[in-house]
Amino acid sequence: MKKNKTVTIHDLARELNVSASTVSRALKEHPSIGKKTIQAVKELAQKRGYRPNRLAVSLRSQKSHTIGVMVPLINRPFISSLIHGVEEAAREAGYQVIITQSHDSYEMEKDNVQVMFDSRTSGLIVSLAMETENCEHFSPFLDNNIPIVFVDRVPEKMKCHKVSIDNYNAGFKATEHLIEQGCQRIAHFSGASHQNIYKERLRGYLDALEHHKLPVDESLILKGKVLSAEEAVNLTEYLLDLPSPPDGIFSANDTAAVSAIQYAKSRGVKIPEELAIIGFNNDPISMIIEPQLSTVSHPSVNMGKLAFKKALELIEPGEAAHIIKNQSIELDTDIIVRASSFRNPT
Amino acid sequence: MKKNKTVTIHDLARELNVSASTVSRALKEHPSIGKKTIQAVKELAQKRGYRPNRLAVSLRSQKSHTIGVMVPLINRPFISSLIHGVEEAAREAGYQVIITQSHDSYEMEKDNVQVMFDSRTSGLIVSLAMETENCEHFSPFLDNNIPIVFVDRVPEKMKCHKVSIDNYNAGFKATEHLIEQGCQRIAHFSGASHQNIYKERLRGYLDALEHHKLPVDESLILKGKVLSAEEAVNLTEYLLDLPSPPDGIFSANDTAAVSAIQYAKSRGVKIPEELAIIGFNNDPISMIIEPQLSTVSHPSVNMGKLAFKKALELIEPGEAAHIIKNQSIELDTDIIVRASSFRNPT
DNA sequence: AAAAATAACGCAATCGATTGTGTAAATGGA
DNA sequence: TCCATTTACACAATCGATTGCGTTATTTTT
Repeated sequence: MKKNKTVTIHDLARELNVSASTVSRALKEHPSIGKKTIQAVKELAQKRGYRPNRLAVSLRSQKSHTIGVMVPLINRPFISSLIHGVEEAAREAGYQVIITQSHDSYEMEKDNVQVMFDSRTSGLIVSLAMETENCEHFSPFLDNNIPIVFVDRVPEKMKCHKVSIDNYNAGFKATEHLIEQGCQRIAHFSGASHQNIYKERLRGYLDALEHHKLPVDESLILKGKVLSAEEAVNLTEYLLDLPSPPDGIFSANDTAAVSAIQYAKSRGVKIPEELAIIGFNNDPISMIIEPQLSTVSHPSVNMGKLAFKKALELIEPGEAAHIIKNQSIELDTDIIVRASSFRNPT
Repeated sequence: MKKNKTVTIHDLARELNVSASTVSRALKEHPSIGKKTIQAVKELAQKRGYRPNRLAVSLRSQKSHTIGVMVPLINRPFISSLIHGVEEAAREAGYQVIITQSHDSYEMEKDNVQVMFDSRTSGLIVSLAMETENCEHFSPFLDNNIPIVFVDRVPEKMKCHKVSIDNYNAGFKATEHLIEQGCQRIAHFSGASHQNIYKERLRGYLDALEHHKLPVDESLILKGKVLSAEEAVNLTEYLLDLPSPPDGIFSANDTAAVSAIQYAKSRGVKIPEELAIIGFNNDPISMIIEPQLSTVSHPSVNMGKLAFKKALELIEPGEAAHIIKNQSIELDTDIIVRASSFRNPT
């Protein structure tokens, strides 16, 4: 009559007529346990398929060895790559990854914080919901000194640990690239203006124009709500219908950029000759669209790994303390020039 | 001097001069606790930001309320959508989602089973690694009667709970579609032959040919190792160089199909007139390629939800027992006809 | 041979929450 | 007024693993 229960240390102890503490010590070869006992315990453990209950270990040791990941939506190319990176780094360190989605909703993000806290995750890796404008809802973690590492969509003002890309520089470089290709009137697709990443890309865009002595035309700066393909069609239509339409577009994501290409092509606009376009993220679709989309590439998997490593360093401060010396890590981006913007102006 | 420790039920008890059990009962409004006590406990709990420790609850109740998800790679469109579905359903049910990747490696999948078991997940949702050919490594779960639900890449022979699509039918329909468009020599890109999904799609393909009295040409059935874009270039090159090249391709994934379109176009082959192509998965890239790729659409998010619901029903058998009545759930697919295969043969 | 040292292990507390059982005080009825 | 309920709570065990401390034997030392 096997009970339908997993084997515990007590089961082994009973079977060997020793105490549970002896079994526990034997399994980790504690010096005060006799060799034959160790041998016997290990053999039986193997035989019975004993595996330590992580819940019990966590409770006792006060360490859950679990990292929480909160993202807007899992199934976006950039996000899933990020998680991929987190998971790899976490596995190497023996940590479990728990995931929740905010669906870009502030309320849901708030709920998720509770859920994560309830699970006593050792740390939290967060990419903010689009709606989120402050970080008070993270207080359970902040008050209890549980490390939070923000990634990509990071809080603007708050003093905290961040891993992101240099959005300003990326925006500058992308815009400058279009200028170098001969663009004179460059439009910009931006996102929610309270989100740092869009603000910074916009700032880079503006500075690039200024640096190259091009005038800023406010009517060319368009803010999408979520920068979807549908929105991009409308925005592009608006632009092309302007008395003097732009000759370049810098879009804050690839989805919108690709959509813009498709719509512009349908209107017979030649790309990149009449309209040069560059996107952001280096999504798979950027290589499929015709002409292929120039874009800014994220080191997304690496960002995930770095975020975890940073969190780990905060959880278990060790020799690699230099990693966290700077609160913020800003990674470089690469401009990937493809046909959608390359005019070969030599 | 606040200790850097999270508030427990005992802290509240001490502060209110009651026992921990009273606090525990008060928090859930147990009838044997006085109203003022309940009131006082709740207020203090709120004030101190008390939250039950899920680890302790799980250990005590022997229910982790955690579901494990094991997939080959998170950052693939289909997989991340699947996880998205699991996460949504899990959140509604108050379950946590723990994720691991097998990287399509059998060994890593084996390790992950241990890790998941150690965490005492209430159940497991698995999409098999490409390498995996048997399921003995799931014994920790099977032996302890912890539910496993396989999804998409499911074991072929094993008696187990599965959620998948009707791959045979999908293969049949996709092939038949090409036939209806006038194709006479249809090639097929398949995957690892021990993987059920590819075997079934192939079977559907073969039956469709037979049903329409078309000859089977073994040289047109090509098995990719991972069906990558690179592989597809080679396969397509081979096909186009045949003495009598095919006039249609049914690819078991979109990645290869899109790559085939790109290569064929580069060779000046007209699509769909000279070569009609249909893919599988309805990845985002399928809508971006030109001509747009016909494909077979998965209800991927829904598959994730169903997989979780099935797991939940196995974990907590309830009124919805009909869901698990059948070991296997096979979902229907839709043929999405786009320009890459539409010849309008009327 | 007696005392000291060592080896090998058991006991019990702990982590945080839950729950069956016990018990004191308060209330009720006769 | 005395017994019987009811109310409102405390005690202690439990979940599984860990660990400081104590306790036997056995061996070594003097």
